[in-house]
Order: sequence, then structure tokens, then C-alpha cells
Amino acid sequence: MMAKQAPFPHRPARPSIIAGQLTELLKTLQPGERLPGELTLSQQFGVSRNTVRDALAALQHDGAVVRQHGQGTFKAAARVPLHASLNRMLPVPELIRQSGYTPGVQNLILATEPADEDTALALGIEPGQSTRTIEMLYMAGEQPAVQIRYTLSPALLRAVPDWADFTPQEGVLGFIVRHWPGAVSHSSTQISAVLATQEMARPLNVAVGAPLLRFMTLGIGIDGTALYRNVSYQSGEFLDVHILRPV
Amino acid sequence: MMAKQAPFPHRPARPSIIAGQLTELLKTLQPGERLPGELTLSQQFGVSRNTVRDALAALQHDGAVVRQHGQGTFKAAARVPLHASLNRMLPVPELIRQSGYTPGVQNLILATEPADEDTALALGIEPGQSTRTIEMLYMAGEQPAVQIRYTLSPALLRAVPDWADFTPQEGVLGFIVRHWPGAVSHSSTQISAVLATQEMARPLNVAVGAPLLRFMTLGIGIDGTALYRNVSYQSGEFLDVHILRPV
DNA sequence: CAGTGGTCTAGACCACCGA
DNA sequence: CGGTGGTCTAGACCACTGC
Repeated sequence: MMAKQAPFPHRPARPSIIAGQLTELLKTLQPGERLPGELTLSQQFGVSRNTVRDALAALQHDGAVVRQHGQGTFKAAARVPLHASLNRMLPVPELIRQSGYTPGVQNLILATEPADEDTALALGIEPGQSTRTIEMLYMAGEQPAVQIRYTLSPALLRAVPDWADFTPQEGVLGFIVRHWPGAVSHSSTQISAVLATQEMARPLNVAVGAPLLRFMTLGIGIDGTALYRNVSYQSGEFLDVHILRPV
Repeated sequence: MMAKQAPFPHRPARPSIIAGQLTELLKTLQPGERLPGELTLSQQFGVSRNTVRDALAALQHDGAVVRQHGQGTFKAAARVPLHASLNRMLPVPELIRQSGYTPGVQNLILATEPADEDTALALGIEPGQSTRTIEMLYMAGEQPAVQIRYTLSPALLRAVPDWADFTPQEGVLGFIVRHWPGAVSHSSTQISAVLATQEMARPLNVAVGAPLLRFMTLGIGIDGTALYRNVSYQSGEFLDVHILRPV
């Protein structure tokens, strides 16, 4: 016991600090090499074993280390390259950045429209209720990467009514998080494949009839209600989208 | 202190037991209704607050409850329906079952082939090394759902040499986990959209040129090496694949 | 057997919320 | 202010591994 806290309040959570330091340590190790034991690490960093374990669990989660019961923790043999990961919600520009491209935007369209039946069902509102739509084309460098169309729920518009200073560069998710921190909980994305129609083909610079990835995402608020829906199309050529998942 | 353990060793981890009991409790609540506080729950279940928190975190993770700092834990307003979720690694038949269909198999082909350059690179082996391939067509009820082709690494074949009692019904992942528990750590899946070629179109019962989802998955072992690779094609019509992800 | 990671506990302090 | 969830600690016991 005697749970003395650190002299300063811990803004960046302790485990993530430790994880950072462990990442540095990992750079000095060969793949397959063993790390010090949890007890040793906890003494070295001056934190409890639980905190070290949290840090190691995070590193294990994204494949940086490998842990085996009676043996130890080892630097992973081959780290899976995580280009654009679907494991966490990320604003689209951030996704493009993680893929190694410079994000850009074209054809931004904002409008206020009544919800059609499909959207209303997804958002849990009445058809015809007024919604804000945002449509844009994200670029990866010079190349069009993602065509995306958001529909914002009335609830979201009530909470964040002023979209005057919205910039596509931070993305819709980024904007919401900045104006209403803690509002978004998670998202549910459905994936499908479609053929490019004329109106998608032009902006995305692909042939009509080319195969496109379609993502239909529902943004869920902390109270469990739908905050927004978006439908995006991409050729997949520029965003190499990955999912990393545990057994 | 005084960390008295339960009278019996805890095979199913305590938090998951608690999570199950909490799920029962949730059924008696209305959406939005508050759960008892963590302290109360920990006393009720006779476990520590940390254990209750682990259970609640799990429920929160799949969207069953919503937690707000100074306020409490609430039953989620609308639970996201999780058909076939890509959040964890699952054998394909299990995925089909979760979508509400009865899984079946057709056209099982096993062969031993030298690795082509592409596969060798993915598996981290030399081109031409001998690999086992498994190719099959999974059915969702009467309808063809997923065409999938596995390539097993030599390392996996050394560890699990006997595939005589492999049944497609349990899936390749299921078979590996049964024969070599703890061997698989996670997987990395890359998603793309393609047009059905003649050879895919026939078994999947779609038109040539129809849009198909293509999943390229690399199975990673606990030591970080690649255990298998698979490429699967599906029309997406029968497997409504979802990803749930946190902010 | 000693050392490792895996699990759980009891308790402390913190930050946040509503009355 | 009291109650809530969020964080971290110190320490116990367990299960697994290799010597």
C-alpha cells in the first residue's frame, strides 16, 4: 500500500510514458532479444509492476514485443508495418498522413438536407429531419484518395452548432473531438466492394466500372446514440488499409 | 494487501465471469439506466474494484455500457449490432455462424506447392520453399460466401505436421489453435476491392466483373514470425463484415 | 528449483460531476 | 460537498518454463 503519487499530477498517463521509454530501449535490441523482467523494469523506472505491465501490454498490442509465460518478454522478430490502420478511429487526413502521403482536399461541399429513409434509420431519427452534409475529396499528394460524404445528426448539430471554422484538414472527427471532447465513443464500419459509377469515377480518377472500396461508418457518441454517418469510397491504391487483430 | 485467492483456481478469468453476470444485470435495465457504482458492484460480487473495472471495460469495449466520469456507468442507448466482426481473429466458419448462417464447405483442395515470390516475401521464406496450400469455398447456408486460399509456412508445418484430421468446419485457424495452443498471436489484414475473374465468379456465383472484397491476411505467431497467409474473396452479400473501433 | 509473466487484491489519490 | 469513475501502488498467489 502507501500509494504515494508522483510529485506532479500525471497528465500523459504513466504507462504510455513507460511505453515510450521501452520503445527507445527496444531500438537498442536485436529482434528476438530478451527485455529485462517486469520486476527489474518497475524498479528501473520507479513505477509499480502493474504500470510496467500496462506499458508492455500496449507494446504487445501493436506487435512490438512478444511475451511468453515462463520465459520473458522479447523484441518481436518482425514488426508488422502499420500503414493506415483501422484499429482506432482516425480523422481521414491523419490516415493519409500515416500512409506516407501529404493530405489535401478538393471539392468541399456543405449543405443542409432532409434525411432520406436510409440515413434516418442509421442515425435513429425521423426521415425528413434536417441534417448537415459535408462532402469532399481527400487527396494523397497529387492523387485523389478518398471520396467521403458525412451526414451529421441533429443531436450533433445541437451540441456543435457552429461549423464556421471547420477545416477539412483536421477532418470531421478531429473537429468534433476538438469542440466536444469526450463526445465520441466509437464507430462501427461496414465494408463492401462496389463498381465506380460515373460520378465517383471522375473525382477519384478511375475508370467507370473500376472496383472501389466502400466504407460505411457510423460514429457513436458516449451515450450510445449515433452522431454521424459517413460513406466513403476509395480505390485502395493510395491508402493501404490494414486491420491488426488479436486471437 | 491480504490477497486471498478464491477457494478454487480461476480457470475462466474472474473479470469475464463478472462481465457475464453484469450482462445478465443489464438485461433487466432500460437503455440509459444507471448501473450501481464500482464500489457497490465489487462488494456485491465479492471481488476487488479493479476486477469489476476490468469487466466493465470489456463491456464498454463492445459497446454494451457507457461510462462517464463524475456520473456513473449506464446501459448503452443503442447497442451496435455486431454481425461478423473483424475485431478479433475468428475461424471463417465462426464468422459465418455469427452472421446468422449455417457454415458449409465445398471444393476443398489441399496441395503442396513451392512458394511463389509474393508469398515467400510475405511469409519471410525463400521462393521455391515447399508450402502447404488449402483452398476451399465456404458456404453460408445454400449460398457460396467466401472463397479462401491458405498458404502455410514451413515453420507451421514443422510444428503441426499432421493435417490428416483437419476439417474445414473448424477452419484453419481453429485447427492451428487446437493443435498448437498459444502459437498464434495476431493477424494483419489488408483490404481491397477487385473485379471477379472467371475463376472466382463461377464458385462464388457472381457475374464476371462483379465487385468483390479481397482480404489478404497474414497470421502472426507469438514469436512474431508469419505462420500463414490467406487470400479470400467474398461478395459481401452474405457476410456483413463490421469493424468496431474506439476513438 | 528459481525466475518469468498472469491474475487479483486492498487501498490510496486524483479529476470530474451534480446537488 | 459526496459520489462517481480514472489512475497507480505494493504486494500476494498462481501457472508456466527451463535449468
